[in-house]
Amino acid sequence: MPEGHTIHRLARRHNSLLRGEPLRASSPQGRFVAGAALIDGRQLVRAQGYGKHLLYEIEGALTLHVHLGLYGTFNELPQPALPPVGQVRLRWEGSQVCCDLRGPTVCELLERDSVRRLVRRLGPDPLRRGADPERAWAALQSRRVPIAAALLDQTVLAGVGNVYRAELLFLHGIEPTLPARELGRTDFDALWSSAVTLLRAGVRSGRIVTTDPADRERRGSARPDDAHYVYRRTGLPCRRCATPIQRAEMAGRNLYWCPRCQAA
DNA sequence: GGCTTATGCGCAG
DNA sequence: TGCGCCTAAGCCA
Repeated sequence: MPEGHTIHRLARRHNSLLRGEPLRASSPQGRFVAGAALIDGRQLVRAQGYGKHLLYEIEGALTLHVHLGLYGTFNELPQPALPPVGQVRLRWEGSQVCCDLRGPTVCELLERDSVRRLVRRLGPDPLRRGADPERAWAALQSRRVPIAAALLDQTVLAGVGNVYRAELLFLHGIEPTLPARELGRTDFDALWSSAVTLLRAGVRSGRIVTTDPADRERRGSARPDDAHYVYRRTGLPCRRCATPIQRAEMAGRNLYWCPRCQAA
């Protein structure tokens, strides 16, 4: 479930599991054999999340860059690990744990310059200390695309995905088709601040929950489908006004919104 | 067990 | 704009 919160959670996890000892690296699937050979036997200096990208600084100047895309996952196995089952792109092992990476969009080694270029291309990540919302604000000013499209653009804002975008727009009553450049400064500030809060909560819990705890309590349930206001709730009554939630495709992704709470 | 769907994104055309 | 990646969860039988 890879939006920014998943990535930062993995970075933390891998820092605590894999740092401090030489790691064995291999590519059972065969698509990362040369790369694995280059990092085999080296230590992990630090893992960090940047938007939806995972960057693993390896002892000796190389950085392992992983992007999970839609399908990518890491699995942890205790040592001694059983032989890999299925398509494991990278098996990375310490003495205690083994981490198997499957189905990533990107798994590659980068030199320092390429890492810099990658990071420069990304907008501010609300999960990173010192992230500068002014950069996101400036980027929005120059865009005519709908705000709902701009929020998924990783050069504007890094780490927000399809679930967070739908929920953020709902929480602030913003019409998804509003041109990005017409978003008011007050709404932007509120949006940024919610993004920080919700993504951080996601890192802590490992899932995306945007509904107010008081709301959930009032409905007397902690059903898993209570976690969102609009995402994947097509046709169901809005939790605030009971109007049926709408769905439409925008730039190839499903967009969900409440036509009443998010009217112009 | 099979089928559908998906939280992303680069690329061909 | 549509495809490919090729995993995993949720649903149904």
